[in-house]
Amino acid sequence: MDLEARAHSEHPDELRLWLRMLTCTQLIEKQVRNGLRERFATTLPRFDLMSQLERAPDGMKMNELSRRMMVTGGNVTGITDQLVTEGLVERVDVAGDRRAWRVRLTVRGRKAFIDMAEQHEHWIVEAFGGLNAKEITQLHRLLGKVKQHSHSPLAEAEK
Amino acid sequence: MDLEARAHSEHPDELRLWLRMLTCTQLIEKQVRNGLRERFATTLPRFDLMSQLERAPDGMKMNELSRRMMVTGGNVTGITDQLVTEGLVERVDVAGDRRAWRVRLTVRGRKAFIDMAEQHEHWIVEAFGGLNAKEITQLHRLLGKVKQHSHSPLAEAEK
DNA sequence: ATCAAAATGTTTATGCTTAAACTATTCATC
DNA sequence: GATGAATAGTTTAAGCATAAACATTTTGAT
Repeated sequence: MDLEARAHSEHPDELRLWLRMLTCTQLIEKQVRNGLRERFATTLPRFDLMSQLERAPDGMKMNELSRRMMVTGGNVTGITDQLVTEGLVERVDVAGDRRAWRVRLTVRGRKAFIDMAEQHEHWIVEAFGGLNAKEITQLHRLLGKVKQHSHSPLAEAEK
Repeated sequence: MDLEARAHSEHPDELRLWLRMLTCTQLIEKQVRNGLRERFATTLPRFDLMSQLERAPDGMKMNELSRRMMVTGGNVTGITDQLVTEGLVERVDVAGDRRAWRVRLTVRGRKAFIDMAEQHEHWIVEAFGGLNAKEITQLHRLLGKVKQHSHSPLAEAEK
């Protein structure tokens, strides 16, 4: 009994697909959230933000974090504030632009992230354990088409 | 620039797949949320709850709503409260169990839902417009395996 | 019949997320 | 160099979501 229960025979295949996709995403996400809470006493948004910073040793502007995380700027402000309080990230001045910050991992933050990322990777690999390598590639490819279509501007012309 | 930017070559294929899946889900979900807000001045959780009730003319217990919507009971209480205030659903006594309610759509609620559902279906069909019928079936099948694996209890044995 | 355990739903405290309004700074064009 | 528009980030108000604690009712074992 889950989201899919709401689809029935009269509905188009696309709707059935969407509900299944949502169900899968939520199932996996819940597992990850629980894991992060139980083992690391943290949350998914915090992990996501740190994850974005991992490969940016010089840090990243709030702006860019917002775009990459696909959330609003105000949201990034809040999560960053908390991580700063916890000493896991820091705000650094940007030379030549007094409006902007760069946010970057502290040494402690980087260490903490590496621990979490290893476990996170494990959870994700396990989540897709029902698929073989070929199926994973196939799924990746199909979702690539979905993503590409969703980004194309002509979708806006619809009514 | 989105969630996928965080994956790089050293990461396992599963992680790349997961980030792409999240990206797709979020893109589509955002479109639906915006549509519901702009055209119907409502939200996705409210729509989801009403959607669950559509095929249950006698209503559904909070309990069951919670399971099907994959959210906690407290959450269902809050959303139901709002929909009751708006006159779109109603709480009905359950004969023989004074703890429980049945929640069901009002006449007005059912009408409102039908309007929204038609538009919603359109958005979803459009979202998967980049795939042909065969690809939709394929994607549905692959996600079915993911879902099944996620539900299997042996996944818990992992460390 | 009694009483512990389970089930149903709500409340509370906390955190995430958004849209919109806001402040401060930079840019571009004149 | 002034000034209007754009950009960077924050704040605010509202809604969503959760886990945990709670109150009430039902169930089941004795």
